Amino acid sequence: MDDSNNNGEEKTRGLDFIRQIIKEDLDSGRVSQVVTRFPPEPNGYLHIGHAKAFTLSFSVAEEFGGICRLRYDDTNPEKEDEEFVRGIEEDIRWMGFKWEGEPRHASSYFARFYEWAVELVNAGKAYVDHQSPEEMVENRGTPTKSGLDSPYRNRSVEENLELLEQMRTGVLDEGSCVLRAKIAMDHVNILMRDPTLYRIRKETHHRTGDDWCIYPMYDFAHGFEDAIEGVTHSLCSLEFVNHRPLYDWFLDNVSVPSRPHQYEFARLNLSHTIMSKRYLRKLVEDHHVHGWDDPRMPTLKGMRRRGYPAAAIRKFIDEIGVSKVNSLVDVEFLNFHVREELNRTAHRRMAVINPLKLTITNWPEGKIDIFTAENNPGDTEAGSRDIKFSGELWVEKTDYMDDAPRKWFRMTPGKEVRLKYAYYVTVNEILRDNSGEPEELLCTYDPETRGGDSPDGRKVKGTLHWLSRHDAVNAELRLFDHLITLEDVSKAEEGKEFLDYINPESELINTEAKVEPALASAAAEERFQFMRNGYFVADTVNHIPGAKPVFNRIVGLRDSWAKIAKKG
RNA sequence: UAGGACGUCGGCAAGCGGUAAGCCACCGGGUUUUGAUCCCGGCAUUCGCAGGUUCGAUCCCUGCCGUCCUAGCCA
Repeated sequence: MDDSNNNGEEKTRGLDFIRQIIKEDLDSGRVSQVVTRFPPEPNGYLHIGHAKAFTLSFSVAEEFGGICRLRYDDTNPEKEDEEFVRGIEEDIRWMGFKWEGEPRHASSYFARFYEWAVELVNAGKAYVDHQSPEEMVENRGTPTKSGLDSPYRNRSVEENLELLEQMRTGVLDEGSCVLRAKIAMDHVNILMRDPTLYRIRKETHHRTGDDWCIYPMYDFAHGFEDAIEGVTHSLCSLEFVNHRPLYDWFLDNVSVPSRPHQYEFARLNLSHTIMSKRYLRKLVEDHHVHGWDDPRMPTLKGMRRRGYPAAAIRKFIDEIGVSKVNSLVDVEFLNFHVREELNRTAHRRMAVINPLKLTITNWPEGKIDIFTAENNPGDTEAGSRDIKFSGELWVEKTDYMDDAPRKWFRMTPGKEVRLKYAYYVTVNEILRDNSGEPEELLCTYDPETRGGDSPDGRKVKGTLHWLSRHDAVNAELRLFDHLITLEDVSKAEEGKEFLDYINPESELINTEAKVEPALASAAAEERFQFMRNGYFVADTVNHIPGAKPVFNRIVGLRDSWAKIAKKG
């Protein structure tokens, strides 16, 4: 058989290890239907690292005919807020996923967790400990030194039951004691040295109110949550590998309705940014950025406002794959997918970021010419629009040089260039301000080149974008760069933290830009390619259609001239 | 001088005992009224290192080295 023909017998990437496990479980009949879950804690907004996680759980369920639920891991009343719940759901939907049924809440299982705690106490596998937090730390030992048994470790079942009841009903004070599992204080895995199951918190929970004075710890609760929901494959990140023995211990020592299993994969790290909720919160609270949806933030809210299409983020996540290797992905790989998506879908427009006057000296007084411009040269379906041309134009300041290098295709005295869709023009004279900076270029045009082609076959290398001064409109453009100058934030120098690497020029506001008149009425979140300048999106907050155009630069175009120029 | 996870091209990542996929980046060349897009070509005699088993090892075994995780009443 010849599989080298053009019938598309391409080699494809094998299944990642998670999908391999699931496939085996399905094939062997160990599970009949895949059930996954995405379990965010509602204490912040989702970032692209979370997106990798939920994309995995949702996709895997979809691919194998299973279901994926959304479950809030709201076991700690002091940090959680209903405010974030809406945001989380909106972000998941924006990414194109739908969870099965209503969102679940760990807090609605509190009663069952309690029963299981009682079950452990009855079995002599849990006890109430009155040691202070400091004593507990002291007696936990270290990685190389085993811990010491708590003096309260061998209380009677009856006493433990009574104390636990007092914890629950609020008789006992916050911090006075905790419920711990009785596993082994000399376990090599520190997490197994009698982990805490419940702590007393006399705080109002955003969903259960004041029903509870005790709240379960993550390790105690998480496996139970999965078991209650019939989760088959509980996916989480690598830092939970050490927790898996706990996950298993709780499920194996209590009568649970199903037996889920935990699998860990490497979380996403992106260059030039941070992916820790705590640090992102700091950026917001200390006003290093304007909010959770600041276009420089790696949050989904930020990326959305920045103009990143959800489809591009999905494609990116798909291509970085899933493995157990701690890695750092270059943000440029994300940007590549953003450009790829936008090149396909974004309509082209002209915009001048740094305007410079260009006046055609031989242009007929007051004449207006009209050209048809295609919306997307790669997509005829995208249609076209009319643009007006006159003898008084705006061009890009950076497209002119007094003394041009050899490979310069753009404007310099005496060099003929093409104005896209319009005419060939040649710079003859430069009017300057007091400091000698060009203020206006005086040019002549060749009427024979209307449409941008010369009948005599004369070629020009440079094609520039332009705007007619009579109908161009002012716009505010926001140009972004990496928030963090350091490629790998985990490699900060001694004594420095990520805040020391914040890029002071990560946001440049340009208020002198000019854009095509039609852009003034662009809808919020509408994306365009400003030819030769990059992809831009109408800002969702500050862009006012018909009144105040404000665009965010999503990402620049590939710029091979910049590379040539740098090499000299 | 603890336990665990992981080490394949500059960045991701396939490979699962039969002789190193793909993507990005990078380097050449072609097309182009965006120095964009698009197209073509190049880019690991080698899989952290050293031994061993085997006709044959990136895949198995042993030892070493390196990176990351773990001592919250956070998740």
